[in-house]
Amino acid sequence: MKYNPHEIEVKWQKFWEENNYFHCDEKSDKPKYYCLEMFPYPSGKIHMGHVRNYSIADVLAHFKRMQGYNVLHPIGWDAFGLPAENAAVQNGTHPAEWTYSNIADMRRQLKRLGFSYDWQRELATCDPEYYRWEQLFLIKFLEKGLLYRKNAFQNWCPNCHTVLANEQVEEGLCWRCESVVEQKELTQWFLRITDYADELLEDLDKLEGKWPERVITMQRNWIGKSVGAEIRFAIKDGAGVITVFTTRQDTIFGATFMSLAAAHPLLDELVSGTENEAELRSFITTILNAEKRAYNAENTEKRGMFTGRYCINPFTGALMPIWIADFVLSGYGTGAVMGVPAHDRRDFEFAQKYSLPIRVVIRPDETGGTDDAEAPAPEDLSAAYTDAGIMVNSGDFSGLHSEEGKLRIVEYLEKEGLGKRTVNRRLRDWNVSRQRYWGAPIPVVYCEHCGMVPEKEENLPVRLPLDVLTRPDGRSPLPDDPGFYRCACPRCGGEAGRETDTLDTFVESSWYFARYTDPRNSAEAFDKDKLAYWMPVDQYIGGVEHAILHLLYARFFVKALRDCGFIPETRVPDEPFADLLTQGMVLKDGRKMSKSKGNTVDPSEMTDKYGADTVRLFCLFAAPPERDFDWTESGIEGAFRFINRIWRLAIELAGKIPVVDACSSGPEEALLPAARALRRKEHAVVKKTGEDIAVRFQFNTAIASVMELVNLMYQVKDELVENGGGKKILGSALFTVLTLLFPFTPHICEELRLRLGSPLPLAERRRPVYSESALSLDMITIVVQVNGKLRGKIEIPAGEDAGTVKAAALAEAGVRKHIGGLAVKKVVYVPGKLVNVVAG
RNA sequence: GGCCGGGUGGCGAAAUGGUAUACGCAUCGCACUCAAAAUGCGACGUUCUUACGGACAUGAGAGUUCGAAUCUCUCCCCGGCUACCA
Repeated sequence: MKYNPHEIEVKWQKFWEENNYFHCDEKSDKPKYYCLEMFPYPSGKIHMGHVRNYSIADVLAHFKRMQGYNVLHPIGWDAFGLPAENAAVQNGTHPAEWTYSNIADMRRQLKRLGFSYDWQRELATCDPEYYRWEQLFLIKFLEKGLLYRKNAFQNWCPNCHTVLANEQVEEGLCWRCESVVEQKELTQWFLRITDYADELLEDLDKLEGKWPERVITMQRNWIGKSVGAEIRFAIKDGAGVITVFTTRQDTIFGATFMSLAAAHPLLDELVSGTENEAELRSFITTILNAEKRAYNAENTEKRGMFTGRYCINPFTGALMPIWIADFVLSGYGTGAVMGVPAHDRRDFEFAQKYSLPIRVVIRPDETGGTDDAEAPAPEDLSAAYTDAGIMVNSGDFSGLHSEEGKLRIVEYLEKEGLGKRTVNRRLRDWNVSRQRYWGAPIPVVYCEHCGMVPEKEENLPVRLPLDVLTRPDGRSPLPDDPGFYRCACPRCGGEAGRETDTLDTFVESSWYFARYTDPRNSAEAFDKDKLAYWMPVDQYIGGVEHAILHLLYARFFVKALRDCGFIPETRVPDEPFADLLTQGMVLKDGRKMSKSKGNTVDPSEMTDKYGADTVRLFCLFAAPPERDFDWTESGIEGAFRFINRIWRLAIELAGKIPVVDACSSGPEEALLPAARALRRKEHAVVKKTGEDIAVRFQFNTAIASVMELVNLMYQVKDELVENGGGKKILGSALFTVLTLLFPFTPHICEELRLRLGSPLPLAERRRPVYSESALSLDMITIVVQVNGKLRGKIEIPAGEDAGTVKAAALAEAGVRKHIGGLAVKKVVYVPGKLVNVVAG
């Protein structure tokens, strides 16, 4: 009887599906467990990264079921997005057709891998029954001011013909097509994520220890909170005031010039009427149109131009020339920076290039003394001194440490009305407008009489028309489709036009986990009781590439839905993902698998060759889940060999061993030494796999320990199968192997369970429970060291007292030899483990 | 430049203060076979030694400790994220 994975895998997949094993609902007295993987984009093919991700999740889902949990393990499709439009243009299909046909293909592939999803909850975000609720959320957001429209310079990808969120610009390039992103002035829809910056930051503390540290850090850095001051500088010969943001108000006495971003609102007024106005305006245009590229602080030449105007340093009274500088960002702070060349790297560079005055106002702490004369002369400075230190040349503030000085300066600013303490964040509002077709329509219309009006709730969903053709140039067909945009004003009934921008697909993925709790509800987005029952997601699993994009948006969305009354605040936690596991990549030949490099491995081909169980097992055995691992043909061969080894063992023992439960044999059967050893190993492996999976997600070591058990069974089977008690222990151990491996390789385990004559499906079983007494030993081995080096081993009865053990250790032959003529100074005994003899 | 990981056999990796290299891969040997494959069993860090046995090994160097891959410090290398954020 040869192992035939294909036959048995199809058989058991059908069995589980027909008997509805993995369907769940909230009417259960078991504790709930929500296990979720980041849902796939339906590109058409499952890749190894998916297989790894879903195998990890599936082990946890099965494991928790076997621990007695009511497990929700859903799957769906992140179905809107650009690739569908590109493919539609290339292949002459419609994005919807392409998407749904891919979903069908990928569904088949996932089913073939035997993942234990509740398929009755499957959803696709391009379904109007899904996005209609999102449109409802947006109408509410609009009402609450969380959704708004503004005109601003935006990241524009010329290749994708759409704007991009800041999170979607990577080193100045489009995250999708890697085109250079331009800055374009447009009116766009934004979600006010910045209102939640503090909560998003503070709640990261709740995730400490549950989420990977680096993801938490990345989110903290992205939100980028910095505490400092706003300082107002009066413009000379003008009415205006320039406000700057700084975290280094202690260096204010060193501010010798002012630098403004090219997009600064006061700039227009400042340059008009100046001598070289034309030149200035052309310089401003140049900077505004400059590519938003990756800057390197070390080697990027800064550019600037003097406006001819001055402002006044409120502390020194000095005149500060106002410059336009390309390194000042318009979107951060106030778009104006006070130039302190002595204590800021960029200001120093800028001052050197344009010969601006340098004034030293901080000296290193350790030089001692309180005199201003201790400060280095500006001409001696080869670089900016950017650390904290002692304030010098700073009037009444001289002698203060930077930290103290910052507080005192703020007090002074507030007292004199020159500024205030303030907090700044890097995070900006989330631009959700996309000038693309294949996305959810934004439910807003523009009426000549009423202006911008939200669509009525009863008119939802605003359906994306499916009878339009995508344009080869990539532009959205919606603005040219009167059937879509012409509509009646929801307020006055007059003629109106719909918004033709669609939503960023990250909006859909920001709440799909909530919809899974009640995916067929046609009256509301989700029933509050069902939501409250299942949320939060107990374990979320996915790639680290979503550390800031999706994982930040989803956190924000849950909080926003809470504040709009969709999520019951008291019953659903503010954080949607209680625990996060970020799995590593699957590499081939040390590099990321990619079509362009031609180093992909197709999961379907591997399943054809070895079967789903082997593919799953290898993905989990090759490395711990967080680490990258290299796909090797010999590695998967090894996994296949192990599965065959279990198959042969079970087939050989079928009929020769009794049908018993896992971990069912007692000490009365363990009379032979080999039987005792096997029983002990069996229980030890149950213990270890439980800890490895639940506590540390170490699937590789869990599998390794089951391999050890199988190896031991091979060693002792011929002896034990001849013996009554031995038979029972062999049977118990074999069912333990099958039960423990069921979450990893469910098909073969279920098949062998049946062939061994055991009627209850593994899918209905609990994990075996080990007994402490089975783990105990009569005689234990104690390692003996002399001066920390292994010199011998002694066998002693368990529980022997320290004095006896030490004496036995000192008497051991190898130990005596190494002590030789040396005096024994000390003997350390670690109970049950080792003795270290210190001699010298 | 900043932050976060990581560096252990020929390879993927175990070991989180107590026997370094579990488990698997590769390689070699033995059995089975006419033979090969498959399978089963065994060997497998480096080095010295006929052997018994010893010495040396977790990126480098120091420290703490009876004892360090593990903790501390300094340095080197690799990877990731982020970046003119005031």
